[in-house]
Amino acid sequence: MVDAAVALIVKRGIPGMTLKEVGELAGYSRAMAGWRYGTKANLCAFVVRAVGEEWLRALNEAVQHENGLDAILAATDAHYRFVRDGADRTRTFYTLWFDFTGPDPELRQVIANVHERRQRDVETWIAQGIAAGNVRPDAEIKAIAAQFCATIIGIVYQWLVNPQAQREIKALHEGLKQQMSRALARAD
Amino acid sequence: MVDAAVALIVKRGIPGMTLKEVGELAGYSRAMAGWRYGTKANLCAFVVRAVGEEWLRALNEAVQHENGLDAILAATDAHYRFVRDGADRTRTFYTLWFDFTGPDPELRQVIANVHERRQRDVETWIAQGIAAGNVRPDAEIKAIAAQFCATIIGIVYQWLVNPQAQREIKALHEGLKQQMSRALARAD
DNA sequence: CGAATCTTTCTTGTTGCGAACAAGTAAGTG
DNA sequence: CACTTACTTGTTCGCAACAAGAAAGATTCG
Repeated sequence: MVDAAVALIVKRGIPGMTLKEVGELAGYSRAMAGWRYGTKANLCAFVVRAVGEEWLRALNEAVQHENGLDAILAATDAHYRFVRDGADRTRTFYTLWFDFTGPDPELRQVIANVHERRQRDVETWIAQGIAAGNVRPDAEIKAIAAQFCATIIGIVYQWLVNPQAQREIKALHEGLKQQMSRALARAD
Repeated sequence: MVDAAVALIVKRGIPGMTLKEVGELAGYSRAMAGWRYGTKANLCAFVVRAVGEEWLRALNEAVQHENGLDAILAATDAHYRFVRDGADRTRTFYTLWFDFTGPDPELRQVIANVHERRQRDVETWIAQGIAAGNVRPDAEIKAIAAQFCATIIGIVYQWLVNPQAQREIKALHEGLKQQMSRALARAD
């Protein structure tokens, strides 16, 4: 069912993903998806959560026991791979992600949660790096973490608009790594 | 008509903006907006172009004869003011902006153009800064310009999701200025 | 100068489609 | 044999899109 939704969203966008077609593509009747998820928004939220879980697993895998700048660099690389390898699912994830900016407070909460969590992870890495002594001690933790998350979003946006430019997406991830290195490296 | 569309999109999001209500809110009949713009997508594109023009004027005003890092700092400040002062119009502009990531190639082109133009402007400023000697000569023009644009998008996204956090939006703009200073300042 | 036609601007009428819901049916389960 | 679970067909409502008209100028021609 999630696969059907992903396929349709990638192909025709969110308005082009009709509950009718999702049901039929999954081998059921026209009203199946509507019955199981209640509303279209619910189905969308479900898809976001499903792919979000995948991402969290991939992220944990990648970062493991790293901390400080190394953790951030590893996370950035993992994100690039997430975009490159799971193109359809990742694209759907972020397409919905951007769509949830609307006025529906429930959907907004879904992303607000993921977003908050992301940012806290980054803050933790930086703090650990300071404690371990491999990040400059006067780094402004919250500001730098927010900057990191904002740039990731911006990069993803570029990819959504222009999926062909894989080379550029790679370059943007590399640029972000450089930027974080500059911001966190010890002065000595 | 544009005002009516803006008001409805801010209040109820893009799906909540119906052609019927736009027409009626503007003092006409239910089918007026549909007749004048043909399709809903056309009306949206029109709104984006209208607000986009306003932004370009504000940007030119702000940057004037600056170049190099100063131009980028001035543009960042102008962008913050654009968000702060023209909240409704700016919010609608970016809401549509993010929505145009869908598969419709025509709408995609609208933003691709604005985006391209933005990035070229930034590249020009950096190149002028190098020529004038107030930017480090080995700066990677394209990479830094792309990074700048990506971060702006990311900041806007945060604002769309969480409009209350004006303080944070301000901080993100300041952080971006700092980041650009680090990337462009001469080593000496 | 004035009547007839043409054009622009907006209105009401209609169709098709999708979301959402209601009521049913056919499986399995205790 | 009741009872739940998983799914289907049937229906309603709202919106986008289009079609066909009406009203109010503007233009042309006797």
